[in-house]
Amino acid sequence: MHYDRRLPESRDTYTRIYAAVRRIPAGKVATYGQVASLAGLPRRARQVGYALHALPEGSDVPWQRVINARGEVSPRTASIGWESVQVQILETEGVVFDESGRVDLEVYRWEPS
DNA sequence: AAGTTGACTATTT
DNA sequence: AAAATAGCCAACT
Repeated sequence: MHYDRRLPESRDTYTRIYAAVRRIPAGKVATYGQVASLAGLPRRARQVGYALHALPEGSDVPWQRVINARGEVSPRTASIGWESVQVQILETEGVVFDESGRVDLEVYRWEPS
C-alpha cells in the first residue's frame, strides 16, 4: 500500500496517542509531553490534550492517567467538575495526591522499560 | 485561507 | 512557590 507522505500524520495521530495512553498501567501517571513522545509525536503535548478532549465518554482509554508536567490534573476551560472525577479515579487506582492536589511525579510517573 | 484556540511546557519574573 | 511570559503546533472557525 502506498500512502501519501504529504499528508501529515492525519487521523492516525489520535490512534497513536490513544495507544500510548493505553499503555500506562493503573497506579501510574504520565504527562502530556511524555505521551506525545511515546506516541512518536515529540513536542506535541497540546495535541495530546486535544485528542483526550475529543474522547467519547465510554472509552476504554485511561485518560485519567494523563496529567500535566506540574503533577496536577489540568484544568479544563469548560465542563468544570471532571477534574475532581479524574482525581477520584486516580486515587482509586492508588495514586496519592498531596494537600495541594498534586502528585509526586518522582514516585508515580510511569517509566516504560 | 488566515487567524484563533487550547486537557501543554520550559523559562523567567 | 506561584504567576506571568514565551514558545509551541495542529485542529478549528
